Amino acid sequence: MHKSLTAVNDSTVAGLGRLARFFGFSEVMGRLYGTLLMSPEPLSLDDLADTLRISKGSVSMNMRALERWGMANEVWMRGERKKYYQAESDLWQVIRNVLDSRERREVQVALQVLSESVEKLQSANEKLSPEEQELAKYYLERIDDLQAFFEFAQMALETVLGGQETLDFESVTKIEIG
Amino acid sequence: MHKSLTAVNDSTVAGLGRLARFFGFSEVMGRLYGTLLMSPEPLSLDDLADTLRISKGSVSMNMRALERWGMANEVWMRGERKKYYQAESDLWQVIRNVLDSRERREVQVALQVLSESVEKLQSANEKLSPEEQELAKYYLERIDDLQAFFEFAQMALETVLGGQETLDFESVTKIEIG
DNA sequence: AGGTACATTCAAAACGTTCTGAACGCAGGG
DNA sequence: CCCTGCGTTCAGAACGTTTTGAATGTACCT
Repeated sequence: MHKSLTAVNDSTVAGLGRLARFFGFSEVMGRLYGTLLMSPEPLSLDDLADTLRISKGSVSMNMRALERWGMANEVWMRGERKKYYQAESDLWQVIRNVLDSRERREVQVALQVLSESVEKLQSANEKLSPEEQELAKYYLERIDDLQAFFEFAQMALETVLGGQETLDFESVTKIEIG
Repeated sequence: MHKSLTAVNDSTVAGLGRLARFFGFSEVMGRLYGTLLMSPEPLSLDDLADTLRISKGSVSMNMRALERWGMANEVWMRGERKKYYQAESDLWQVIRNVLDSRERREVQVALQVLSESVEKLQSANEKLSPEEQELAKYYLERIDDLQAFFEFAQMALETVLGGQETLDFESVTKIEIG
């Protein structure tokens, strides 16, 4: 195969490994995803282990993780006993899967904890000494900032997630904050 | 100190530790930031090491990191030889620092690599066999998707970064994609 | 200059995460 | 009913990251 093709494949796979790390996944997951994405044909576990020079055990576990995240799908090849996988090539779908099942929860938990804190401070207020009341007031200000931040994050997430069913990268022309 | 105050402090510090991890920083950085944020008074390295039960060495290094990220500032206390720190409490400022000096670069590098890949494929095209040309075409499609994704990310970043000087969480009322 | 109080550095240790490879399980074929 | 080919599992190894604490650096005071 011509070296330009190999080079492009390699840098894309490496880049997706980076991206995976960045999003808190293992690098191997990203590389597996990249390898599948750059293959017109579905690949078997052995193909993947071979290409990336990693153990079959690792491929097996990481592929199941990719499947759970909706980043790869199993493909049944008739007459074959092997499992074949292909990458979910709709990147929007991938992003939505991740944002929806991970970031969303994270933000909701944070907001939950923060509002519990507010309640705790308010209901304790009468039992506090004057200095403690001052500190409580200070805490409430800080918590307010944090709440505003997480509410912003929540809104941004829900804009991406909740909106259009088939949101298309190409059609996105502006994001407006005001 | 009343237990409600302690509880709120602890869960906020823990939460900011989580958040830090999430953003790819060390958990200790997040906890240090949280501890400072929840303290009306600036704190010394010893105060911090004491409060979080970690070594002074770790506090020293992590605080310098926080400083570099613009998440904490040194405060000169007259008559004191110790270094005192306070958290940068403008969360927007913190977010902007991080997005600007880290995510931005990340996205730019990715776009750079992708467009180099496109060039490589285009200039190699005439030297490729018919099958290789087909693969190259396939690669270009995949790369196109990735480019669209990173361009979207770039745009989103620049909307947050480039816009208002003093963007205020409270005033953010809508993000529109269309 | 010596002493004190602090901050910083860094090698070694502790720790957590990821990978490997051998063992196992399972299904289909002969 | 055993054999073969494949996928899965998991204990231990390898690896990377973070923490510690002792050594070192630095500034101020007397």
